[in-house]
Amino acid sequence: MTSDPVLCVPSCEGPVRKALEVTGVTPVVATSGRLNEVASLEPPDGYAGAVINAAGFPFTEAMNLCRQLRHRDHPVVPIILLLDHYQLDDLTFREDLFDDFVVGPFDVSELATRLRHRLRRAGNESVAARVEHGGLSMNLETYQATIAGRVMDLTYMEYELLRFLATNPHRVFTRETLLSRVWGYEYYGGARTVDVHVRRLRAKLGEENAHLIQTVRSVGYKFGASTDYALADDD
Amino acid sequence: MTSDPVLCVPSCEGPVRKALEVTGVTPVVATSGRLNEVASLEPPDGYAGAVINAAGFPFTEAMNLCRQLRHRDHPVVPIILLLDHYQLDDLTFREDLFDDFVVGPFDVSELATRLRHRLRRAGNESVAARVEHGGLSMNLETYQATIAGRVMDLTYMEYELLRFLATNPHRVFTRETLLSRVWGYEYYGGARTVDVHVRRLRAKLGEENAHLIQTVRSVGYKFGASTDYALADDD
DNA sequence: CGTTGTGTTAACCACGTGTGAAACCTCCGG
DNA sequence: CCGGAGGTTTCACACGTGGTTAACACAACG
Repeated sequence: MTSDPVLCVPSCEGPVRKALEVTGVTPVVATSGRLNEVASLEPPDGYAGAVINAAGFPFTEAMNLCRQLRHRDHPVVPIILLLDHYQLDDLTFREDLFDDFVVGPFDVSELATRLRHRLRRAGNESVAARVEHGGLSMNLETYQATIAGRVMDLTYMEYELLRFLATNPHRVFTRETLLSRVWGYEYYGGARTVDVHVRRLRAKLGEENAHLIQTVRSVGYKFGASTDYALADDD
Repeated sequence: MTSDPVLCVPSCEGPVRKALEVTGVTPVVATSGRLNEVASLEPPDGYAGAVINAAGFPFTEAMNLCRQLRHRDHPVVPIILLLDHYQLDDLTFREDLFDDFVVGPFDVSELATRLRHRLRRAGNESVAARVEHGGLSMNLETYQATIAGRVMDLTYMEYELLRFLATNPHRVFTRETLLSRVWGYEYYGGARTVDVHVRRLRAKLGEENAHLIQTVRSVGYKFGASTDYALADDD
């Protein structure tokens, strides 16, 4: 389960797109035409929320869309409206049709915060900070890692090492760099320690995914599938 | 609509007062001093909502106040925060402590709309006044918890800790985080306190449900049975 | 004054972690 | 084609950090 889709109507551009990216959800644009058309369309399966841009559009159309989304789909899916300031009064007595709203000009961080707020309140856990690469998925909040859908039972150091490698894919790190970055700057230990932890990680990744951590002979290790050019990294 | 009192902290002036007047509710000022003082005061009887001005105030104090309002008083009473823009990031992972927020400079009609929105919503579909997870059920109104149908006789701190963990399932919390979120931001005590309370909770959960609180070694604790995958190695 | 709740201290124990040595691989020179 | 050297993988074991547990101290409350 990667990031859940969020329905965007009628389009997803500018601050809205940025806010969705920051939040870590994938936008799904329903249409680029009139709001009315969306209601007749089939919304994406299992979308976690909806952002409806009513600014500059006929207000009743937006409300109709809200009603249809609420009625047809799950009433728990949060709906966020983007409004012009003059549309604020129109919301009265329609409080049940939406969950939150933002008044233009739209601020990226405010919109992102509201998105995260509503998604979390709806019991959605997909907004958690994650690291995704290959078949590997690491949830930074639950300290859980899955490889090809299978849960990996990682120890603390294994998790930290894998997280560092996976957040900097395709880059080669020397053992000394890994020791200082993962174990700590003041750490002083043998370089063999890294080898052993890499070995344990490869074992837990499984036979077919062991190659996700690649050995660069006489240099160090890197994360990521092969045929990727490596950038040496020293700091 | 109603003229129920709305708690204002630390004061009610300028746009806030105007917004409350427009909405048609009567403001009740709790204090004009530091946010900390409010927690020890007795909130007005049957207040329908709270507006907390955190702009320009220490953020932890505002969060502490939210926490106390939520825990000690009715968890369904909507809380609206007034924030400076730079405080937006601090809201992350604290989504359960408030219901809405406004970023300064404060617009009267937007604030009024949000107030009306939350007050209406609180009447109809209240915020989850009940936490259900696994065989655990916690009634936030009556302060009662049952596990697998059996009533648990929890003390105050045990209840608060279990409630916090259960409302954020699967997420790992360090002992320091738990101390600040459950015991209070100003609390300063040994980290082993958490361990002992977890132990007492596990004892009261019973042998077969003790695993609902999981230890993440050298990180902290988390609530929730290990996900439907087979993480249970050997029984 | 007993009772109950809460936090601290220390002993115990388990498991994660680091280390050394040996086996293994890979690249080059002979 | 062979052999050795430098580098890597693998294994087993010992140490120490960190979690559990129980017992105690003390405050709150009746």
